[in-house]
Amino acid sequence: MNIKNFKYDEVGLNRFFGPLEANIMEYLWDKDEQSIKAVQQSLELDKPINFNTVMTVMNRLVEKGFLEKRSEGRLSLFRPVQSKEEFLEEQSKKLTENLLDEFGGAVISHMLDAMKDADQGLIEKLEQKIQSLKKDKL
Amino acid sequence: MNIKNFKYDEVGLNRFFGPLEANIMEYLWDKDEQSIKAVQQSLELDKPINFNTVMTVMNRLVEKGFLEKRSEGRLSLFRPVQSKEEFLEEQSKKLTENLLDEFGGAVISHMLDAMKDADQGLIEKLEQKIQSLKKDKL
DNA sequence: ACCTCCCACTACAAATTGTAGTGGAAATCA
DNA sequence: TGATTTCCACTACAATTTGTAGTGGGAGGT
Repeated sequence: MNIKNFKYDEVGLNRFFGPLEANIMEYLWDKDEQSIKAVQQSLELDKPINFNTVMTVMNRLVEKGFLEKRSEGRLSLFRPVQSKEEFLEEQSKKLTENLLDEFGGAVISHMLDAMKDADQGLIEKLEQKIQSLKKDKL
Repeated sequence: MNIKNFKYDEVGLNRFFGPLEANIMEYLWDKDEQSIKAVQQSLELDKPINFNTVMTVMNRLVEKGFLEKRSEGRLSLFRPVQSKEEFLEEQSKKLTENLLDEFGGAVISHMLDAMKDADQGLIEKLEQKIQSLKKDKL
């Protein structure tokens, strides 16, 4: 259940997974528990994809701890161990901590630089967070 | 010259490079322009390492744009394209931007959480930075 | 002419991810 | 019941990345 890499040049789930893996996770996060067939058929709508290919990758996602597998008779059902929200929360937290550990203050500066052109709301939020932090400190 | 992955479970340069690559970059950042032989001999102090192995990896670092190669007669000299500081600055910036793009406000929260136990001064600094940002916005 | 040093070229191995064939066992159908 | 379809396990292969190293050629010294 441990992501190893954060990919600079991808977006969304593709930053954490391979493209097929990402599509599978996305689908299961949307639909919860599903059979291989259901996943394959859904992916098939986009482009042809072999049943066995989907099965292999889903089983690998089980091995890696991202999916849970359950047998219902001869049918195998798969579902995500975490919700998408939990997953993204965990990853963003780990990455933030990693970044702060590794680069400390530089990250803060970069963050503020990036925010300057961006979201006013974010700055407000940040300010409030800081206020509550300061209260906690007292 | 583009790093692809940021590795969660490594530290320092090993987050961006393979272990041998990282050792080579580290050495060249310390010693600037050097021959393969020099690099190999230095790495050899730690553990046996084949000359050709070092050469191959150094040439790959050139292909990837992290090193520059220069010929002096029959000798090849290698040196980093960026300073270590420039490199780390660029990476931490890219990562921070990526993170903010991808996760927005969640990153801020995580960052403040992580900082809570840490530096009070940092929080002050952050607050001031925010104040000046807010003024700029008006 | 020989030997040594340096490099180019080539190849292989492990890991990761996508791909898909073969075959077996279970369910369905004729 | 026998044939066919469905689903899965097992296996294998390809490309990529990174580390590893052999072979051989050319340049320079002795």
